[in-house]
Amino acid sequence: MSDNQFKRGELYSFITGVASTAIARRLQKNFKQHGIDITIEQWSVLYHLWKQDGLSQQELCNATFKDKPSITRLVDNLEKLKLVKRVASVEDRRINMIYLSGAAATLRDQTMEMANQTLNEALGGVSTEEIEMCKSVLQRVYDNLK
Amino acid sequence: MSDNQFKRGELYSFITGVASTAIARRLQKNFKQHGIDITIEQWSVLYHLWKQDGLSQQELCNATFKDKPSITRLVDNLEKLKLVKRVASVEDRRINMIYLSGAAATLRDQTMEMANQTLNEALGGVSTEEIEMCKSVLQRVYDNLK
DNA sequence: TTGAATTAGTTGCATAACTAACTATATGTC
DNA sequence: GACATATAGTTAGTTATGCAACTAATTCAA
Repeated sequence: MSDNQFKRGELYSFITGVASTAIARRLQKNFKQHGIDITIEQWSVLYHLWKQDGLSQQELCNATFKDKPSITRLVDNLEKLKLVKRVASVEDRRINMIYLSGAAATLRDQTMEMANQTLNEALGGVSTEEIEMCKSVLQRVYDNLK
Repeated sequence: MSDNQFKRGELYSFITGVASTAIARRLQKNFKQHGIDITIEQWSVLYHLWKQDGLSQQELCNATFKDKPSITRLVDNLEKLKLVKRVASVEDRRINMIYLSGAAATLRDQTMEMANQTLNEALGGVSTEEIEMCKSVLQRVYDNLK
């Protein structure tokens, strides 16, 4: 086997999640330090509901790029925390519409602020053009494998 | 809260693991289709042992960016699969040196080939300069949070 | 209008992650 | 030499992921 294969392999370390894991860990830590007891995965669901309340679980799957069982269980846990509520759709009873609770509303500004701070820390020394280019590359990678 | 906060938030979807998850899933699928029953996490440990056999668990933590409990269990599972063996160090008995088995050696070329193919699919339409730039950005992000 | 196919969501099982608390060995200092 | 500290690794509990098999509701077509 050629050494070239190993050089290519190094890419995995960076394209495959090292930076993203670091961001997630930092944000999770910030939440905890401020006494906010939700996981970043739960937060990512809330994030999309803050943009638009009353999404179906399937719509949450699409928005978060997670699969159906993952959303089922995240919604389970968010319901236990009384942050969201499942409401069966009237038109199509297969569908659960997910609605935010009042408690979730109060989390919004506080956690958004932390998320922005974390992103600012993460992106220190990275220009807007670099960010855009990175996004474009990662989008192409995602599309290539979709 | 400003809309700007939500715009920044969009970055999470891409910097936070969507592309890397897609690559991991694809590689895992390729393994499975070729009857190779290891997970990509297990593979990532083997990958570093192929580069240098006989690393300690702590060295594997550093190489893979995983924490100690994660490596403990990955090595547990790799040992069950008879792909590696723990050997207590003679000089410092706290340390486990991890050695590849013969079975692991035969996996090397086959899985490396699949990893390269997967990367090629993932990186279709992405230039070498873009890859380098992306790596540099993700490295900076990682260093910012370290 | 009945029966097949599709869609939305759930459940079970295995693997993996993070945190915190733990054991065992080694080191360093008084 | 003995005790404090640091280091390597393990264990336990909770959360999350992927996959496959499942239920229930809806749609489509003969």
